[in-house]
Amino acid sequence: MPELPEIEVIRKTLSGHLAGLTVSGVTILEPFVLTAAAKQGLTQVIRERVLEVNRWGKCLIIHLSGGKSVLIHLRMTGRLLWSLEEPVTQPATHRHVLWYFSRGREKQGVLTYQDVRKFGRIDVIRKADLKRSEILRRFGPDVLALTKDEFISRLRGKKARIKAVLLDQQVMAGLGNIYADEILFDSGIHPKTEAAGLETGALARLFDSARRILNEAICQGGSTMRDYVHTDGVPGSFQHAHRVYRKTGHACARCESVIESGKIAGRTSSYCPHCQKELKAA
DNA sequence: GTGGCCCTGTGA
DNA sequence: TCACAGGGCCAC
Repeated sequence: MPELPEIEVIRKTLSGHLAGLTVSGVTILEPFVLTAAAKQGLTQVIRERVLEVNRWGKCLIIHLSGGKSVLIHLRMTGRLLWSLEEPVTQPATHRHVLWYFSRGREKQGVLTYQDVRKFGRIDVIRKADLKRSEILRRFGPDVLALTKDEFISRLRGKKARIKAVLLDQQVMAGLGNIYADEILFDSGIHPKTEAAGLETGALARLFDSARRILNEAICQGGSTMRDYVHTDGVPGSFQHAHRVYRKTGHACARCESVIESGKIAGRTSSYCPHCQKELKAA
């Protein structure tokens, strides 16, 4: 469900809540969402202190004082919710893991991992081995960490259609279906265009659109379609700024053509047939 | 490359 | 009842 902007918003709020706190307990209700390493290691981080909360693509990484890190990928419907008390009173469906945090002996709150579809994954690994994690091992660099030149060189010459390339986390990590469509619209590139056919100018435009849209979405708290909420339960508002995602049949905000859609790389892609021209290789 | 699969819920 | 959903992996 959540893509880079939503994960970044969660990272920021989580960082504010957890930095400096100590893990005082862990309750595992549904081991299905844990990697083999996490089944062993998740309860071994008790008494460790949170140093930092990072993000790599759509993966959250909580670094702990003992040298281990907890990695959380929410996939489609995962949620991380922070509450001051054990959340027994609220509807408690699909809760899979609970972490209890304290400062000294004083209880500070509970972090709950909730996931309707159970596609999400939680891993525990030594920080030094992070890149070997089941979750991260195939990830390329984070899209917001790339310079324009790096971004261009990673896309240049790829045979696949640009939409598929943007969704490929090995090429760069962080983009998903919503933002890939919005970024392609913003840069006027048709999702079916072969990446190799895009000239440097078009790739540079794509880079600028990506940074602008991702940063704007972060500022607006991300996009809430149905499941996503912040760690504090607040929805995002960037969905109101969507131009093509799930706008099939609507008028394009720029030219009033009818937004079309089709399957690319197994995902529904929406685009404006007039604003987004399919560029052929020269 | 595409399609199926992992899951559950929702809306047409 | 069926298609589809912010993801990603695996086999063909």
